Amino acid sequence: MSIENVVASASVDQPIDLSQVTRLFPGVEYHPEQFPGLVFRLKNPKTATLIFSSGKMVCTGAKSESHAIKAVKTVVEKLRSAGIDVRNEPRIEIQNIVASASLGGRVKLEEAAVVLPRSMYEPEQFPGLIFRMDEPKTVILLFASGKLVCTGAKKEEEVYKAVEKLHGILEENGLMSYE
Amino acid sequence: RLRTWNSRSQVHEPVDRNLRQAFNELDTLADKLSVSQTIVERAAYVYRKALEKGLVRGRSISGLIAASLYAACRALETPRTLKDIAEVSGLKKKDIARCYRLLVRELDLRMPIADPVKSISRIASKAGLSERVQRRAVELLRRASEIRISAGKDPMGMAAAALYIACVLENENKTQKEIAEAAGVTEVTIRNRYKGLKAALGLDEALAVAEAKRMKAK
DNA sequence: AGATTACTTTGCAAAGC
DNA sequence: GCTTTAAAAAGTAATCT
Repeated sequence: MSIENVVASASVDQPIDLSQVTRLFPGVEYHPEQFPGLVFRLKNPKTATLIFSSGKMVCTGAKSESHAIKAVKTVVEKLRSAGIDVRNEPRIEIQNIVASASLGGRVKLEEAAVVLPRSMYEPEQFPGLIFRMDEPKTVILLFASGKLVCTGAKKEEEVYKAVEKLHGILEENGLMSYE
Repeated sequence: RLRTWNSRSQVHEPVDRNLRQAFNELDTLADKLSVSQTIVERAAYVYRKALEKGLVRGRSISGLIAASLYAACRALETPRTLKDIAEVSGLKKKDIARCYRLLVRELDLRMPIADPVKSISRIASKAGLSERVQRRAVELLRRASEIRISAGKDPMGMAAAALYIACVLENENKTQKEIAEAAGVTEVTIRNRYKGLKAALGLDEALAVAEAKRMKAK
């Protein structure tokens, strides 16, 4: 199983002059008519951080919680070394974790769609079955190959629990076939 | 068609105003799609439920009506695709699909899984295919569902490929392009499903012989 | 007929229309 | 509701060689 993307929100509780950031960093993207956030890309960790004039930020693309935190801190350091006084350390919160995994066998998708409550399977619209799990509160996109995408978790632990729980449900109902 | 429902509505309630506009749009779409009165009534029922649950607030009536009609077609297993409804409504397929998923989620609609077999006769009549070819295609699809090779694939793509294979096996000369157009999928999709069905159903020899015969005739 | 690129779905925050 | 960002799954589609 691997974590593919982590979304984190952050705030330095202090306004930031985005025009100044644009002047100091020629590589950033900022089109206020289109979107109020400035896009600040980092090579490592490879991420994209949206910076708003309120001092709030959104970091996406990290491969782990720690990488997301490291990325936000790096962005703040870069702003400081370029001459922008950012007094506070950023308050960082993980908002969403996207992971992919494989159950190791094929899934009987049509049968699973009948058995799993609150699931949607519409192959005309998307090849995966969409399963909304209550606890942990996550959404899993399940494919016939046994591979899946889990999203909506705020802790890495929730991803493991959700995937194990789904695997258990599928096993109990004879919806898996190995080899 | 829904005149009776409309006349039953009282002018003063805004809910009735909404319903009248909605049902007028529903009638227009239903006529263009040539669906039965039963479908229209089911769609109207779904839309009323959506209104009661407040799902119409802040959303376009047209999108929800189109989605209700699609839901009714799906519920009664009448083959109409999102693409069909997008064409007659002038709305984007993506928007109708989003409204449809909202309806299914919020109203807890239990939808039957889309069955490619139900689309066979509609595609066949558009492409002008024989009854024999249709029966062959249905049998191929039945075998395909038993071994679960249809999982995750577009039902229309499966149906179109099954019809194409049936044409080859029954020596009915129809091109992939003609069947692709009738089904609303691309030739590439038919080719991909063709490969999958051929391999999974062990049709290699039968198709090789039939294809050779086809080349000779041409 | 491939190969490539792009789009479908899911989750989430940010500020403003 | 929309706008932007990121990433995976597997399917379909458009375009180019």
